[in-house]
Amino acid sequence: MRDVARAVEKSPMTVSRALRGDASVSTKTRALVKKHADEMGYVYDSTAHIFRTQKSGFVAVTVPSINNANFAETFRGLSDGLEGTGMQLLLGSTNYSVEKELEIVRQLLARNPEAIVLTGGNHLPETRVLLEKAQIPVVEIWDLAPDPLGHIVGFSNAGAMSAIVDELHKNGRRRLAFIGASAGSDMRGAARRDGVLATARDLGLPEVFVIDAGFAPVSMRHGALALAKLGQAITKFDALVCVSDPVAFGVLNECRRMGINVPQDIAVTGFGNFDVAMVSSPRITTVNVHANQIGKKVAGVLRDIFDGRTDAQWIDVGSTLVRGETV
Amino acid sequence: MRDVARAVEKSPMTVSRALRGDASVSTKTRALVKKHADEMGYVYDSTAHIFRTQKSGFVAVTVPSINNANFAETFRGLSDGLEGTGMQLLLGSTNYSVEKELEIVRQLLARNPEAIVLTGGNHLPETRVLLEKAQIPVVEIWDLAPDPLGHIVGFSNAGAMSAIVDELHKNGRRRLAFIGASAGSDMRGAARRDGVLATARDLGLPEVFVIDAGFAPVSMRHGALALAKLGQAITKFDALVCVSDPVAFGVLNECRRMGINVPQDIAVTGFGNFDVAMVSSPRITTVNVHANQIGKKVAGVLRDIFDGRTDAQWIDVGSTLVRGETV
DNA sequence: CGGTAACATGTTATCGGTAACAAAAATGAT
DNA sequence: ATCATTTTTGTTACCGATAACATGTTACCG
Repeated sequence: MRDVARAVEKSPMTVSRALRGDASVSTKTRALVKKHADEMGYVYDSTAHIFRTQKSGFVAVTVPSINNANFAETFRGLSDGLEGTGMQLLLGSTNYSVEKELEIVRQLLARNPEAIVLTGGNHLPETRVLLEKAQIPVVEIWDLAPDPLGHIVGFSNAGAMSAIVDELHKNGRRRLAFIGASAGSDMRGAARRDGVLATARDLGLPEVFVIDAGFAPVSMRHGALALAKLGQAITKFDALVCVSDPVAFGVLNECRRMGINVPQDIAVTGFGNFDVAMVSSPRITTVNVHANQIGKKVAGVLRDIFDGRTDAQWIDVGSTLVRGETV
Repeated sequence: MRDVARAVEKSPMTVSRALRGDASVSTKTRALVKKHADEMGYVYDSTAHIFRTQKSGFVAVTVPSINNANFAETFRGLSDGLEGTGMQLLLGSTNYSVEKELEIVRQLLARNPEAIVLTGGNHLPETRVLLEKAQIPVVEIWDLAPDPLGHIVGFSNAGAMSAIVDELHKNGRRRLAFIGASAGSDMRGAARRDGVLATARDLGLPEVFVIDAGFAPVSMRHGALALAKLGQAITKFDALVCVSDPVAFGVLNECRRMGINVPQDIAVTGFGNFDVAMVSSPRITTVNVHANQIGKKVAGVLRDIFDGRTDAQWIDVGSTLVRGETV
């Protein structure tokens, strides 16, 4: 900055003001400063800025897995929504484990973020203590946590599944199986399972059979394998409710391999409205949970907070049934 | 720190050393300092540390899109490989645009990363200047850039496509079409296209027809749409070479819709060995480019650099043909 | 044309650690 | 006891941006 100041024959203070867009700098000077700064390859040192102002400009974010189109979409929505605020996202991946989450949260907090966004509302007690101690706004997403640490932007996983089960019921399906991750490894998945079980019970359907597809993250492969393992027992069911679209897709393809027709012989449903649901043939009936919208809303909440509106927000973005050709 | 120093009647410097575990501090003093620091609720200011030492503990990473299983996989490999070094990854997404890349690189450099990893070797001149000025190690990945800025960990996109075209040729396919992103929007995709064209020429095949599936990132939907638009013209070809597995998957499903049998009527190939290639039915013939391996290798290069081995490394991780059922 | 308001720029001190160097205190060998 | 050596502690300057305050410059008024 000193060098740029020398080049334009002004003080470093003026350069600082010009680059920050302070109104008190003349248009001419600002243009000159910007031009020279550019030419000289000047790079703003935000560490110095953080140090001086004691504001890090970081928002920390945890996701269970970066390799997931929906979480990536939320991250993108958040990233886009925060553009222009000068905030930068610090991403940490928890691999669907609360222990790993604790570690990640500790690492993230060491960078003094100004807010933290957590995917999911299930945390270790130590994590909760850390977060409370940190004295920064906390936003929990992708869930409607019963005991929020701060703000909430999400949807009801159980409620979304209700819509699916309703749809199956309306189409005459009665013998349901749910395919998801092993108990304990994915809290949102568990909420979905519980939603299926409860709705089926409410509708007077027989007990839903639960199929374990392995530890989270469960993907296409897991769906296919779980079904293959089931073998001929599959004929006991007339609907396979899957914890996510990729799983449903794996299931769908395994059905094809086994010579089982979807939806004539059996219905298959997904969750999340991933690309694969729409492109697959037949298209998979699923639920859109507005992943991008969640990110956008979180950005809104954060902007409010940074503007001084710090009252706790609780936003339910809801979910929408997407009818495909598998029910 | 000053306050703690006053409390133990030592200089701030001694306190700093004591807390960092510097060996030159007597055991007695260290214990005293730690006790007082604890009691006084002293909190270490890592920003000041970064500011003074100019070491941020950050490694910056750019990817074209976070919503891409392969890049996510590389990111994970890198993340895992860097565990224990205390380094944290700062991620930026360029949306397949060199202009956006410039902006992102500027933002990332402002955080004083200790190294930067760029996906792809194509950059604006301004970006190159910035990177050179930054005086930090640069690693370019997912490509074998002809004029590297520093280190390289990648594979030959053209070479990988050669293997695909060879395989098609061996199976008697002669009339090829290539389906990829619009010119200029994806450099790695363009390299793949060129690889296809060149290899076809070398093998004496007729000119390869190039189908534009729209701007990057092209996905399942784009593949399906491109094919739908092509309509009956498709019968002119006996092989559809796709720029990626998701595109190939979209194409495959559109074929099914159109009543075209794969591979009897036409061959379809992908790129990247995504999950979808293996789970799809029929399985898609593709190329494994070892995305995770790239991340791991990059971590290795960075560890070497941080250990003082700064000589430029050039690592070709190669690629492996994966035979499916679509050729 | 003098005076004042509005605008543009400059000066100084500072955020909290720590590298580099300097010096004092303890230890040990002769 | 003396000096060399090692151990422990202290001093100074600085990383780069910016808040707060001070000063210079222009525009416009009666």
